[in-house]
Amino acid sequence: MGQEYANIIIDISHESVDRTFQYRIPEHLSGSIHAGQQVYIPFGQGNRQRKGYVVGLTDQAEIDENKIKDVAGIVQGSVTAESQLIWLAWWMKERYGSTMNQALKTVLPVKQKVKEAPKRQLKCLLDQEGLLRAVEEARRKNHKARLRLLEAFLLAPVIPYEEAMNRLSLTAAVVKPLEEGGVLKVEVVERYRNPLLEMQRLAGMPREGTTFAGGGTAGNPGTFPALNQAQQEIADSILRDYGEGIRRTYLIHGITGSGKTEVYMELIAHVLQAGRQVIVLIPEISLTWQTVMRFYTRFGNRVSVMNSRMSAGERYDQYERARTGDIDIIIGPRSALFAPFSNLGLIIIDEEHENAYKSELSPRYDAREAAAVRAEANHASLILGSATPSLESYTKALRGEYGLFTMKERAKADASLAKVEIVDLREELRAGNRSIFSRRLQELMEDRLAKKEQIMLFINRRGYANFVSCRSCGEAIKCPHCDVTLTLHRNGRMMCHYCGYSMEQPKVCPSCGSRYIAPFGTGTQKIEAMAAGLFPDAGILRMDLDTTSRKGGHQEILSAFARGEADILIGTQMIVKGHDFPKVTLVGALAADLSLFASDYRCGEQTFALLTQAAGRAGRGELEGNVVIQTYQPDHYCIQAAARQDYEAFYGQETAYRRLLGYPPAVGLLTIQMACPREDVVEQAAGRTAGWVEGWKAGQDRNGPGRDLKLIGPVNAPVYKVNDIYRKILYIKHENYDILIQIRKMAELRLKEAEGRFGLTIQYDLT
DNA sequence: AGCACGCCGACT
DNA sequence: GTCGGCGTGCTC
Repeated sequence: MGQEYANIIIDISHESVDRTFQYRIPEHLSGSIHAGQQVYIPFGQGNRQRKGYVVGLTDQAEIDENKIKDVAGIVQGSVTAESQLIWLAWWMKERYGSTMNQALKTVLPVKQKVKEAPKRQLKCLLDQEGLLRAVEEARRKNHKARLRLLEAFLLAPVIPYEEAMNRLSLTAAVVKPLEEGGVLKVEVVERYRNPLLEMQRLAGMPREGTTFAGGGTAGNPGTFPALNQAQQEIADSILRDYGEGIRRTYLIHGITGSGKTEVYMELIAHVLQAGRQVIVLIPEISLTWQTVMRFYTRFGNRVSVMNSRMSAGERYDQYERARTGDIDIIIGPRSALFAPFSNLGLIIIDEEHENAYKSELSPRYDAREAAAVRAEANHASLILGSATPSLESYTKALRGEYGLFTMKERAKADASLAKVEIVDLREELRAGNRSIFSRRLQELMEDRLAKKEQIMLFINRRGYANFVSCRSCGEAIKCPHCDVTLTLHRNGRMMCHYCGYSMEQPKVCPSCGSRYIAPFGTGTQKIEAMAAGLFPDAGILRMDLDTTSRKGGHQEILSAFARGEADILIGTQMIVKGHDFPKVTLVGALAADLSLFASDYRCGEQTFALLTQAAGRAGRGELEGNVVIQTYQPDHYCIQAAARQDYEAFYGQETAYRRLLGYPPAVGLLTIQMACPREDVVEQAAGRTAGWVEGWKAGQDRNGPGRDLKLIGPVNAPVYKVNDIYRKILYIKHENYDILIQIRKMAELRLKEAEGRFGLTIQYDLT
């Protein structure tokens, strides 16, 4: 296929040219032009040469062929951050099956007006007298636009550029002659929002004594505590590779409290010294004041922090600082991976096993994969760190694809591992204890409250099973728009956590009219109420969707708890992830099974990770810790392994299980989800796609790739109906990844037409 | 962004 | 008439 044309975005940051233009690829350049390539192109009057970025190749002319000009040449020399990112977008489009447009949007920060932080401003150069004379002259000559500006100068000698353009409705045509005439100057101001101050405010920290202006404390490695032997060995080993020019992926498997962060810091310091930049990805949930503070203390204002609650403008600021070289470390959630560093040396992904690294939006990229690709393209190293590595990563590490390091000891000599106990809830019931707290847990809680130590209680899912059901007919009260039961909140209203629908709790059963309806199950609110009943003098904090929906709600609650303002913290998994509370000596997992039987093949992995993390919360200070895991499945391998904090045992069992049932990483899995407000449409689309895949399989050679393909479904999605939209899923398994990519591409082609016709949407996910 | 085009009031 | 300010539209 002859790819004669290149779609190119011009290197001008202005909305009116923020789209692609087509250029012909001349014979002598064909082959050397690819996505991300920076090229020279003639643009505008007089065919002025400008720089542009190739975002895609095509053989289809979208406009009159005669209007298309030739690409003038290739920009030689250093590869810019933009071209790297555009290339990455192209890779994401191929890998995850999105449009180039969507891929570009995720990779390039939105170029939008940043109102709060003007980048340029107009400064008046005239004194008061001269200005008055100029105003008079403009009035006399009836220069209306000029007059508007000069009068504005009377009020303020400096005017933000955007304001001048919008509010005073001026154009460059007005400003330019005035600038040439020496009336004003266009100044560039670098003023960024400071995310540190924002976090300080949210965490309720004092502002005094924590300013970092003026270079910070970076470049003074002598003042930092030395690494212990385990940490030093890992750092040395990776740095030895780095020094020899070896770039690869490493997995650091280190138990909670083993001090992975110190290793990261050591590596970062060296990479910075070599003049290269660093990206640190952390799951949103562990982006705490403490974490951020450690980075600021060590690297000063060379660090920037991003979080997903930042506005587009705030985030744009941070990307901009990365581009201009104002910072060289960026810490943030998965989107921080796209920081436009041009000389990237290291990417770190902490808590590598977290789900948050997979995007839910198209392109549904996996930040770990994308990071590996970016790292390789930038000649950077990639470090994955976790106490409970994902099966995929650990498998690759065992195979030798990744360098593997293990840290089995806690960094602080006096901090020992917590004592973990499993409580069999069936026994409790037999003994007549119907409370959600087992006898052992109650006993320990009393003890800790008496000692003025802190307690964390967690339940795996928000509002889980806190539904209302009828004792006569057994029906639960469901959301009219989704396939889930409504959750009862303490204010007496019933809420749908999928679509937000809410209603008053009914007095009689909507199905049979019985008056015997009652709440069922256990949610965070109910736990709070019961804990308050048992321990009326204890201070209790609850953290769930209700209490954290405000901006910064997380931080406020966690900080309050860290300051000792409560004895007990109750919440969902969010409370056990990545927070350090030295005074917590008891952690209770109230219903460990809840996440064990979710309809996802990864639920065992998630449960293990969750329980292990929870166990890691207790006893991080000098005080010894206890962990109580309450379960109906005390013999389940996930729970057993978590109680012993034995990752290897869990890994062995879980991989065997995946191999047996044919799940990743044993095989590749392509998931096709179809959704439509019309049930008959999804049904038909899913059925036809399944039929087509079967047909493809049958049409293959007897010994060809079709033989090992397995098709499951179509089945209803775990929650079939959400917001009145029906969802069906097709699973396709194959050991060969490339075959699945091929099938996805074929499916895309076939379904493209049907898509959108009745509001049918299709999502692909390849693991 | 940066340039041309064309409208419109002002002045030799 | 024509000069210059200034708003608009377009660039593959």
